[in-house]
Amino acid sequence: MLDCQNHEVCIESAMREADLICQEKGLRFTELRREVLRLIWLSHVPAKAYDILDKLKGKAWSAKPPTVYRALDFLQETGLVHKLDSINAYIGCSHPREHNGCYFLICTDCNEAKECCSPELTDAIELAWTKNSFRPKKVTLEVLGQCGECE
Amino acid sequence: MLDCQNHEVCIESAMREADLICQEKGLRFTELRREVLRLIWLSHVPAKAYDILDKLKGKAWSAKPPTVYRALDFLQETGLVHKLDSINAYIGCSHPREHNGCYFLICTDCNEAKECCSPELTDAIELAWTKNSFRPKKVTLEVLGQCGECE
DNA sequence: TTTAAAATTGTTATATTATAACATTTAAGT
DNA sequence: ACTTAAATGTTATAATATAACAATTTTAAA
Repeated sequence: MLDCQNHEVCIESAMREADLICQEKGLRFTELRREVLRLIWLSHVPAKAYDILDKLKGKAWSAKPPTVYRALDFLQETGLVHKLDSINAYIGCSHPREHNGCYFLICTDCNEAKECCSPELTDAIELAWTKNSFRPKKVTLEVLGQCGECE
Repeated sequence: MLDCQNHEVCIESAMREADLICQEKGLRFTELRREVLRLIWLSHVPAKAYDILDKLKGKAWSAKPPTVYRALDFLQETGLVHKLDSINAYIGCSHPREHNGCYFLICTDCNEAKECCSPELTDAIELAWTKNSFRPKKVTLEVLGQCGECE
């Protein structure tokens, strides 16, 4: 699915970006949170909470479910991670500074997911619900299907 | 949230439509499935699986989780019910014959949900992912926010 | 620089959502 | 009636997530 050429670079740049964002916002990017984010970025297949938990256990942490869910909460609030509700999994945000009108393509063959943006799309969506006099707080737009590489 | 004027009528028409659709498709709309659909239609607040379970228990059924989930599976396959992934709840489909490019507005105040259609929206969405050479199988589009009545 | 307050993490327990596997019953077609 | 397939019953458990309180660490105030 992915167009990321060198995944090591992909991870490192995401981590560096996260560092900067937390610094700017005065948030504490602790070792635990950092490690959870790194584990999520290890793959473009969205991570399951309990898989992250298992991986943490293999390391220094005394990991229990709340350990992971709290870190996930922090990362979501900070915009560094998104939850994909249609598959109960978590993915690193590819442009955390301006996540806006984005959606996710999730391949049911290779299981990879990709975050996409489309201003036209966003506009059409916005328009649709203002007609319904509805004040949006959070939009979930996820497409399950088959990606180009898997056909 | 809703523009349904008389909810009794709303329920009855949904049930009648479901009857017809199952008949046309040669599907067995059993008492259990019928009752689950009716319980879902009782409110425009999407129903939780275990609440349906509790309500079934108050009736003739020996209800256990699979009782409800199987009925929900049937109703979803038939297009009579949709699952809202962002809130893990189930809602009756308001136009089961041609559900297409629909999305859901979910009010976080009154908890009601409304199914909406917008061809422009659908088109914009379709376009967006064909650019990514992606073959969609299922689209999840849910908007959490505040409805007109709740402001 | 101690100290108080706040944030983070640890820990135990449990809630919520959903499915697997196999037995029994009911309905449909021969 | 008989056979098969579908639906339902039943037991057990998997998968996902949170509540509540304790201990620790960090921050910032005195």
